[in-house]
Amino acid sequence: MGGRRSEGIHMGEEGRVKVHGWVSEVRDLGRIRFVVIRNWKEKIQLTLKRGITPDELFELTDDLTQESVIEAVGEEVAEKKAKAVDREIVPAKIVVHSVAHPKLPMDPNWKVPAQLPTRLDNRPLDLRRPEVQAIFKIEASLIHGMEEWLRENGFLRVFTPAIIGAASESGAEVFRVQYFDREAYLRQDPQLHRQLTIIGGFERIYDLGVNWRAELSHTPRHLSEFRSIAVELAFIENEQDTMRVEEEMIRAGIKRVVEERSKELELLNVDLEVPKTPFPELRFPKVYDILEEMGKSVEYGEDYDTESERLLWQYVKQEYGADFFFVNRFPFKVKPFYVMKEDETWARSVDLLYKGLELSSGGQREHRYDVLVSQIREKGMNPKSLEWFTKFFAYGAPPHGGFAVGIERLTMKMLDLPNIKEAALFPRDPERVLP
RNA sequence: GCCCGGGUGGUGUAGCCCGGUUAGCAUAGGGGCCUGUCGAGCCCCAGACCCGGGUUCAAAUCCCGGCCCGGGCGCCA
Repeated sequence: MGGRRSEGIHMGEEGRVKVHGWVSEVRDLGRIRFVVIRNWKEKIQLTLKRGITPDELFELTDDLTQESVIEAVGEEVAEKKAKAVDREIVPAKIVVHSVAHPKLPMDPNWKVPAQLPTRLDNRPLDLRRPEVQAIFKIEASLIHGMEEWLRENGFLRVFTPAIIGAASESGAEVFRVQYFDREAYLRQDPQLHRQLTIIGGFERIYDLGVNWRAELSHTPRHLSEFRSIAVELAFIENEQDTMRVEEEMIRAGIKRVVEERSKELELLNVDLEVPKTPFPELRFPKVYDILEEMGKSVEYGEDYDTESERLLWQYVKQEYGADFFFVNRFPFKVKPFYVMKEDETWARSVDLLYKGLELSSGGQREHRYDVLVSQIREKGMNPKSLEWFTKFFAYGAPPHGGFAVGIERLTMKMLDLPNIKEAALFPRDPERVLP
């Protein structure tokens, strides 16, 4: 390990280029030596020739190991002979910043692929792989595109709290945290504070942030910590207004990915198309009939399961050629207290599914104080415990709605990744909190 | 949480059913040869059966328990 101190490199003569990176390979042929380095933009080959290159550069690179970090200054070869790299350079000076331990816990050059747990145990080395970096470059473009659309359409970015004093929201298990001398919780969703911000007079907002779920889920599509882009808007007619925002936001995100990440998509072998809007919408109770026709029986008035989600995708794929689709008018009994009812049984509650996986929940919220409190009672909850939230609805609340899209899930499905952990830099699951 | 499958050098695997040579291969590592390699090549070296118990003359292999990992379901986005 350790490194060699140096004064760094200063550009001297004209026509010289300065490069840096992690050593991907040293190929020593005796009187010629190739050092291939990689950084997050390109691969570069340094070519050292005995008799031409100063001997000190050979000495310096004698015990250069894979994944060591170097900088070099040299002459770029105009017509490079090296095939598998972007540039070829004849170095005049090399600085070794850090010599990597010769025995690596995994191979970032992927000659021998490692399994996911090994990769995650050694994530910083895994992240050096161009294929892995591509995922996060794409994810960044996706978020950029979605945020850009939201800003252009009058949405303001806000930050709602991550630590909350009362467990509530969805039915998901919460992480408890010691908050001075009492107990508090990590948010499962920025939902309730988004609504309170709307009541605070901010008519179009979004919160891009972290959510935590303490569920013991062992699946390729769950994380204990995940990020969402959560949107809320006021003065809507009905849930359709939230759906139009959601589909255009997603469309804009994917459009940006397609426009500026073609190289990364190619590297991942993904053929991505910008989805057409509006997305198809399926509604309860018709969903039961569709499932029935596909040989799946779900009891009337009940929620559907994971298999149903995949069957419904198959259905919309056939009928509309779509991968994104909404499911609307869920039974009120399977949704949280704050959703707006359409009638006694069904709610203006909308899920967005992508390739058979739930990406978001949303729809119109109940803004009428009396109705909200009666719905809390209907759910068998104590209105007192939610007073911190509901009382502000008594002082003027506009009709509003929104949704929260899981970012890792969207990335995972967009790139057909086999596991959601691939879409998180340092994923957290029930077993893993390190590194 | 329930069910199923798996744990062999640093990494990735073969062997396990049907118990018995020195546990095979690839890659990374160490040494050597080579002036255009590009998954460089060739020669040599070193390196492993998850833990505990049981069955047996003999266990990587069969049985039991534990730990860890993956998948399906549930929970959930």
